[in-house]
Amino acid sequence: MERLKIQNNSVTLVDQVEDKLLSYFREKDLRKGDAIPNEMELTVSLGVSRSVVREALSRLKMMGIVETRTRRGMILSEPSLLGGMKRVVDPRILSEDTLFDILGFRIVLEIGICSEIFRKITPADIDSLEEIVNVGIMYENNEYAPFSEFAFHAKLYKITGNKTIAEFQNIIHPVMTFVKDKFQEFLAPINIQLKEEGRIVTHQDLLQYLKDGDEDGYRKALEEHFEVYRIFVNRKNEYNAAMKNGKDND
Amino acid sequence: MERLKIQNNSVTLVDQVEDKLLSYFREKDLRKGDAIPNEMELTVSLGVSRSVVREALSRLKMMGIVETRTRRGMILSEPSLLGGMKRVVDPRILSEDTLFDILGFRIVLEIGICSEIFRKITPADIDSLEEIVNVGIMYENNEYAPFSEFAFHAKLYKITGNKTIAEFQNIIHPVMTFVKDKFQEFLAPINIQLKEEGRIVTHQDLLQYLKDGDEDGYRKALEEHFEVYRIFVNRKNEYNAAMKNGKDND
DNA sequence: AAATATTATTTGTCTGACAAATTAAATAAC
DNA sequence: GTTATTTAATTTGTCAGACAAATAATATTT
Repeated sequence: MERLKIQNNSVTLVDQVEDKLLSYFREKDLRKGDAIPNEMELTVSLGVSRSVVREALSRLKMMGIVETRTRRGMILSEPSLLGGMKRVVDPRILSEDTLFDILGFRIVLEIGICSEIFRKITPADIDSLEEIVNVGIMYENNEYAPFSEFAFHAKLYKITGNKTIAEFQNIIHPVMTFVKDKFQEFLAPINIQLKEEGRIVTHQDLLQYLKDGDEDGYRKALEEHFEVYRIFVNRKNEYNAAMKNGKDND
Repeated sequence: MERLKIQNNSVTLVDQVEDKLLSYFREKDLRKGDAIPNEMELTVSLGVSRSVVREALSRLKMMGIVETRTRRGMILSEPSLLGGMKRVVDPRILSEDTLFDILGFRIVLEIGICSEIFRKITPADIDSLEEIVNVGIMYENNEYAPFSEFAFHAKLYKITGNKTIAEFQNIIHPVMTFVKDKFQEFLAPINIQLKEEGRIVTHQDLLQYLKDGDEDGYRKALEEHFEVYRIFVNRKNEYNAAMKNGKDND
């Protein structure tokens, strides 16, 4: 009874309850592991039906904010910062703009961790990287076997000791392979061009800078290592603009 | 009828349906704006009850993957990469470790965009930053009025032109203010110490490097600007370790 | 032919029910 | 009296059916 009719503008009861639950957790200063009221209690105290409460809870469960053990009730758990991203990062449902943003994000991140790497890298890390580089066959023109490509950069992120950054790298990795695959025709000529100009920076080159402890050299080399993507994004944007002008209505 | 009893290990029907829906969208190669079957059709074709379908859909709605207009049915929409993060980034429910990871993430990001900034910055951007710096009163010891602090760094992210990075900055901003607030007692003495050593880098200093086009100088200054947080995290970790040894059972 | 009224469809919400699991309590066995 | 077994109670997970509200599609009236 007393059905709320506030849902004028697509703000549903479920949305409201989701908010209210989060506010409630904050208000009560509940921490990880603390129990929260069961569904019936929430139903009563929020004045909505169980299905609405369940839908809202379902969302929070997906995000890893609440956890439920049958019969023992529900508890708060610590959500993974990036957990929600996992489901969304499907290159097929992301727009080209966002894909390129992610590409840029990744490059920025890897350049940003330079100083952190040089601060924390150990001889064991160097050995580990060396091994990865050795088993990694470079196919041709700046393209590595997918595994070694991933392993090399993943190792770099790991050296920082920042789990969130490492996890982020894991999540956006599918985007990288998707872009490489889908835009092969754009990337290949750029790599050839860079090769002709002698501007290809290999993993081996990067490793050498790490061995030498040459941070500035490493950073510059890394920028060059990613140059192919910078050129690609610029070229693709020009290409898209040209296509748009060509057939104006699409 | 024929209730699936596969939910042995806390994998509920809703979880399965959520997965199936995402697979279905991929399989059918549905894009942004495409219509998806209505609830009853999904109910029938998935062989589950409407409530299960609704809970799964509710999750996808929250993530911005599907959108619903009453009566017109549901359509696929492009999710924001970071949309899911917004709900999770409540400093109160994140562990200290994750908070520090985010702190590190932010620093890495801001250092990583250096070269991008110098590549794209315009005289208008300089003017804009100058204005922000001028209205920004530095309280004392490396601490700015919250607004100018945010505005200055937000502007830097904006210059990159990468919307995803800018959005990310927006989302983690609450974490920054929370950390500053909560760990005031740890941060204050560090800032005082840095000041005595003449190592405080102000926004004004950073701006000068931008004006001069001195990228390396800017990067080094920025690292110094964030030094307080590096020292803080190290010191806090030592403190926590000491506390843990002090009273072993907690 | 245009404006209005009706109908049908679809999401949002409510209510009530049962299953499964598991903890808590009660009973039986030693 | 203590331990093992059985029973009961609780809570989440799922199903089923109903109605409201909004709106697109259709039919009706002017």
